[in-house]
Amino acid sequence: MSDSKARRLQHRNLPLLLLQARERVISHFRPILNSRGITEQQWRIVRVLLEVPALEPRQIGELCAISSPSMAGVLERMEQAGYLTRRRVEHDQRRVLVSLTRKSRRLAAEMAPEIEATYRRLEETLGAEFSNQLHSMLDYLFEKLPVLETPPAPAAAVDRSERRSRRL
Amino acid sequence: MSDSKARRLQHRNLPLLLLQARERVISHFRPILNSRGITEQQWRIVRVLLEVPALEPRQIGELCAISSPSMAGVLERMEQAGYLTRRRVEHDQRRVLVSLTRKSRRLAAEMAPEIEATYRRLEETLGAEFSNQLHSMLDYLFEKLPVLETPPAPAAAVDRSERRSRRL
DNA sequence: ATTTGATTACTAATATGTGAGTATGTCAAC
DNA sequence: GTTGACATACTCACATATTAGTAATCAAAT
Repeated sequence: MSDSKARRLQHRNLPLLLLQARERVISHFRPILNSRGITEQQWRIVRVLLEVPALEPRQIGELCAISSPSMAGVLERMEQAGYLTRRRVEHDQRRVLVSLTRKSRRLAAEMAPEIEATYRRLEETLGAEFSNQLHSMLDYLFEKLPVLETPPAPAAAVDRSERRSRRL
Repeated sequence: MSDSKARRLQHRNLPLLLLQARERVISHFRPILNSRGITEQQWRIVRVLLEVPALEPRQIGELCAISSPSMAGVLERMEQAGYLTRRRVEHDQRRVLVSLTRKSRRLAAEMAPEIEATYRRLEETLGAEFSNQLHSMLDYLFEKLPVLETPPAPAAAVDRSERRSRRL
């Protein structure tokens, strides 16, 4: 009874399967990142910022699948390392704009050949047709499946007095 | 020149795409896990241990994509919470066997209906055919693409004196 | 002008990920 | 039987993830 049909898990663990697939793929790139001392998250951010002059942290977070709390630390360390710059938006002091530096653009340019070579090897291993199909299926998934975000609780009214001020 | 064709990234960021896909999927399950106060990693471990009487940490790590250092803490907390038990293998004192408890089996049984209902909703959204194709492609990827593991450096000979002893 | 609600980036506490290295135990070669 | 390579679980330092909640700001309704 405690093992009746309704109480048993029938489906495979899809989030785990996707995680394993990602691990298989990224394991081939990790040596390239490690040799430059750059983390996976930092590289994701560099890659998206290569395409545009600047982005806000919130936008980067959506594109790179990095949550806001993580983003704070990552951006801080990347700024320390000279990989990017942050500045307040003129007309809206809440917002921040993040841009790459010459240093990080140079780094990306240096890494690009190895990265691309690895992608070519992967496509040789998996087949070009498979690669295309995989991308098609992922795009379809993004189109059909919304990100289910739990709405934040309405936040109780608290005193809001002396706290540390914001940096930047 | 610094932006020449060879130094530019042509391929889409596949590890990121897989990460985003996983995030889309798991966001639909997260509320179920949160309502029970169980983490994603803990749930992965419970799921694989449901299928067998016991597994070693190393095996769990491979199945659940959890590294050895992470595993130590996760297992420790799960044992504290009464979700599993650890015991040494008789004939090989290096190895450990991990099993679920009645408590965690009951938890899984309680969650199963909601988990399964969510999978059914996902398949409605994406289509049964897509789901099948996705699983096929992931299996193909697992078959063709090896996990590239960086071999550990040969470890220099150091003094090895007084250190903390192992627990359990 | 003040209040209210929403937005944005952030902090805090805890759990997990990653890379390097270590303690202990096993086993085969010597 | 001791040595040395190896295997297994572990520790440490640090980076990131997750959940909850806060500070500062903006905008619209009062």
